[in-house]
Order: sequence, then structure tokens, then C-alpha cells
Amino acid sequence: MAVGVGLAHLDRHFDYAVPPSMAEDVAVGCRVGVLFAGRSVNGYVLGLARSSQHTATLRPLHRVVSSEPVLSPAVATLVRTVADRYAGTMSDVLRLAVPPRHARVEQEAPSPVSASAAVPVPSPAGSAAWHRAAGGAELLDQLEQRRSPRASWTALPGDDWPVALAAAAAATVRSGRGVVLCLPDAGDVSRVDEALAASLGPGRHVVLTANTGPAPRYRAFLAALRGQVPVVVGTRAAAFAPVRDPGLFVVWDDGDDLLVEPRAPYPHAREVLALRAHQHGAALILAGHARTAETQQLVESGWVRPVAAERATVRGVWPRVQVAGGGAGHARDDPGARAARLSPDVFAAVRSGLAAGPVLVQVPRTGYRARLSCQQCRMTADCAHCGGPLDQYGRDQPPACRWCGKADELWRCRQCGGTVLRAPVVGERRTAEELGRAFPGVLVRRSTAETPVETVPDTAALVVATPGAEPVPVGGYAAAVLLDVGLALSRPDLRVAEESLRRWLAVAALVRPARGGGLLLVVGDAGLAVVQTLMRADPAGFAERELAQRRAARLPPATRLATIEGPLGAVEPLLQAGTVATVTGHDWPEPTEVLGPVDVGDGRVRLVVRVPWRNGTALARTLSLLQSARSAHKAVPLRVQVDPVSLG
DNA sequence: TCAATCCGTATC
DNA sequence: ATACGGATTGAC
Repeated sequence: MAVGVGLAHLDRHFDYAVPPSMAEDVAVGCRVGVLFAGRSVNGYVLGLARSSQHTATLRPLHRVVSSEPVLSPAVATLVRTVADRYAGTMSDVLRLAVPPRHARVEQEAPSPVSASAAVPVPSPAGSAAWHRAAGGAELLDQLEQRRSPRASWTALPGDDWPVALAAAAAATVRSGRGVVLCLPDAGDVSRVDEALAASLGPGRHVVLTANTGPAPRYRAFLAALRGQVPVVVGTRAAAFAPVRDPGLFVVWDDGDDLLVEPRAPYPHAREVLALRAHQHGAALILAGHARTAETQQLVESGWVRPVAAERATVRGVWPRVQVAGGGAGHARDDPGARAARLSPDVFAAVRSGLAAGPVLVQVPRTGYRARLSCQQCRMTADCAHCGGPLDQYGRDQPPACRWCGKADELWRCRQCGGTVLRAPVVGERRTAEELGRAFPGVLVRRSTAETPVETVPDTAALVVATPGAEPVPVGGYAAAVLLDVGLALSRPDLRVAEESLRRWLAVAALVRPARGGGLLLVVGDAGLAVVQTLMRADPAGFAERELAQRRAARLPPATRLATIEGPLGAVEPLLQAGTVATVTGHDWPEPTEVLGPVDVGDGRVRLVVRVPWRNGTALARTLSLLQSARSAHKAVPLRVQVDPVSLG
């Protein structure tokens, strides 16, 4: 059995004797309680055998918590694989894979399932998007015929992708197999939920998300486990869902950080589902308007095949893309134009759009602001005392340093001597107010993650939305505006370009085609690669160049990175050659770069370890051994992250 | 020579 | 965490 202790050196199975009194109740995969090193812990039965390798006499099981076999052998294997991949423990991954037990839900009489209810025949509407993509129709056919294609699908503007994904799920169900779909947020999940209800009929799927309460969550988990439903859709919480005979795994928009589990060992739903597709010989669809460098790497390796429309088809549905100069990154804006963001170009685009239908203005999230900079030359404003970033903490207060807190009463730009600071991001509220004043009589709606607007009618209306909270208009937006493109790109992040483009492609996908008058106005520098991508309507080409650049820069996914964070005294010795070999018996795989340390405060430091992609497994193994050696000596565990989302 | 104690290691 | 064993120490 697997015991529920998080210590790395105890991350293996332990044998227990089954007392005759429990023989009836115990089953492979069920929860049991045992006495382990003198304390009572829970665990899962990994297998039942007549004999044990263990020579000493076995302790008896303490109790059988429940006979429900919540950890199937396949999921147990998956959990082990994910733990190894991320240098984590099985115990940690089990917490992600098996929801907490809810006894009352477990006792509930299973709702009568119309197992014989036929899955409706495919509807033409469901496969419209697939027929637009080269290889899409074949993909559906293969799923229907119980085959297992693996694909990267680039959805087009106007594609009803929730319906398309539901059609792929239905085809798989008709072949007698199960499906798991993971989407970044609850909004996406509910759209696919609805589409699945239409394509599968009632009672054939369940929704599994973390923010539904413990009871409904366990109920949905059990429905999949017991084979009552063949399809599970949800957020990253659904990645381990135990569907019967899985035939298809789907990830939507894998560039979204929400697909990364925030609990150790921080697995990404795309990786979990790709591992499952490999494990079961099942199909995999990595779908989105954008394509990540990770997916591009899978495409280039030949493991997944691209399913995307031909150029002519793409051109036919893409909006007209117009670039308006300005925004951050331009050193010489006319100094008076504080509101370059809402320039005459923007007003013109909004005005003409409103004449034809709804208009969307996407504004960077408040709080996602870049550093204050000089109004005149755009030089970043740094603290004179410690060099940290200055920030504006109140309308009438002097700027102060985010790091040391010192206020700078008399800031002067160290490049041009300017004295006026530029607050780079104005929130959506302010933008909505400005637009409301400029277009009196027009309804201005604000949509944010906290208070999203679901849909907008096909009439003149102005929607100001933060990324990810764009309402889906019934008939497409007549125009959309991307403000401050260069500014968003100034964020200090490993994946800014990819991440920003992802958000902008999501907007482009909601705009009417050029021939229907659709316009996408990009406020930024036409020379930027991401802006070029929007103009050329070529997300796959961007992914290709992005991956090439990552290779050249030795960044993921061309390499595998891990971060190690902990007390200075524990982490710093790892920089010395031979330390890891002394501690674990194995040195870093050759070659490995160990970079750092970076002070992260509180006496803690962080190292970055980098290996070529092919050494990823060996690196994870070394990191596991390191954690094992430490936990065996009662040292505090280091915080290890394989494939960290960010290095900041 | 034996018990008390310490330390490292295993935990089935 | 707790349990155990082997090494160490100190009193007789």
C-alpha cells in the first residue's frame, strides 16, 4: 500500500497483513488506515498478494476506511509517473488525484443510469469547425472508429470550439470509450458542459472542478469511477479523473497558467493528460487559438500532428488587423499625449465599430502593471536608494519603492531629467469611464474575472474587458481594440510573448471576419513579432519561431528547468561540484548547469538548474534523491519545482 | 560487566 | 513522529 506520509524517503510501498476480519472489505484501490511507525495514517491499497518480499512479520491493517476502490491501478501508475516526472511524492500527487472522501455521498444509491441510451448521431453543426481544419474530419472519423490520433488543433475565429470538442467527445463515446476534457477556468468548463449535454444527451457526463463543494466533487468523481458516465469535463482538478477505458484526452488553451496545479509538485494538466494518452494508447487533442512552444515541440517531434486550416480558409475568417502606433516601447511619443492609449485611431475604430455592432476593448488587468516610467523618455523609474521599482501608492502621494518602501519626493529621470512619471496601466474602470464620456448614449459594460459579463447581444455596445473575461458575443464583435500591446510585453516573464499573444488571439477569435467588416485594432509597434503574427494570422508560425528562439536561448521546452528554494545554508552547498554526489550517491546528470543563488528574502535563496530536454528524467530523479536524502536526515524539505511557470 | 544514555536509522 | 539497535559512557 501507499501510505499517506509526505516524506520523500518513504515514498514507496509498504506491505501489511490483512486480518481475516477485514478480508471481506479490503479491495485493491480502497482506503485503509494503518499504524505506521507508531502513528495512525491513511493510505491506499496498491495490490493484494499471498506473500510479501518483506522478511519481518507484517503489521496488520488497522481498519478499512471504505471498500470503494478509489485508486484504480491505472491511476496509481499515473500518479507514480507524475510524481517521478515532477520530483514529487506519490502522497502529494494522490492528494490531487483522489478527492477527499464524503461518506454520505458514497452511501447514496447510485442514480439509475440509462446505460442503454444511445448517443445521438453526429450533428453537422458539431463538426463544422473540424471540417474547416485540414485533417479535422479524419480525426473525428478515427475517434469514431476506436482509433487514437494525437493532434494540436488550432481553432479559428468563429469556430464554436466548445461544440467541436463536444463532438470529438461524442465520437469517442460512440466508439465505446471514455473522455477527459480539461479547460482553464469555470467559464470555459460551463460552455463545454452545455455543448456536451447537447451532443451526448442527459446523464452521460459530469463536471469536476475544485470550486464545487466536497460533496458534488466526490459525487462526480464516483460517477466516473463507477463507470456511470463516460465523460468528465472540468478544470485542472479533472486531470486525474478515473474514467473507464479512456479513449480521448483534451486540453483547451494549454498556455493558460490556470492549468498548472498550485500545490506540490505543481503538475501541468497538459503533461498529466499527455502521460495518460501515452499510458492508455489513447487520443490526445491539444486545442486552442494559440499554440504553445511545448505543443510545438510535440508537433515537431511527430508525436502529435497539426490540425489547422489552410491559409485561404484562415484568411477568410480572420478580421482586418490595423496597427496604431504608440503605447509603451515607443521612446518618442508626443509628450503631451498622456492618453496615447485612447488615441484618435482608437476612437475612430470604436466609432465605426459601434455603427455595425458590439465593440470590445481589452485592457490589461489592474495590478498587472509594469514599472512606472518617465513620461518623456519611457525610462523605467527606479528607487535611488536600492534600485527597486518605484510605484504609485496613492493619487496624491509621492512615488515609493516597492522593495525598500522609501518615498521619492523629488523624482527626476536619470536619463533625460524629466520629472513627470507615467503610470503605465490605467485600469478597466478608468478606460470605461473615458470611453463612456467619449461616446455618450452608448452602453459601456465592464467585464472582469470577478464580475464577468457572460454574453453580449448583437447590438451596438461597448465592452471593456480584462484578458480572459471577454464576453462571447452572439454574432461576433464588429471591432476589438488591444490597448498597450508593448506595455504588456514589457513584463519580466519567461513567456511574455507567448502569453500575451494567447490573450490577443482569444480576442481576435471573437471578432467578425474582415469580409463581414470585422476590425482588430492593435495599439502598439508593428515591428513586434506578436503584432506581426496577428497581422499574418499565423499562430502556428509564431509557435515555430518561439520554439526556435527558446532552443537558441536554451529555455524550456528545449531544456528542462527546475528551481530549488530553501534556506541559504541548505541550498548554497549544492552549487559546489560534488555535493549532490556526496548527498545522493549520484551527481547531476551530465550536462547540468546550476545557476544562482538568488536571494528571495527571509534568508532563503533559489537556484535554477538547467539540463537539456533529454536529461529531464535524470534531473527529476536526482532531485528526488536529494529530497529523500534530506528527509531521511530530518532536514526541512527544499521547495523543488520542475518546469516552474515563472522564475520570478 | 551491566545498565543508562545517546545517536542514527527505519518505519511493512 | 516513534521505535529500535548499536555504540558509548560511567558506575560498580
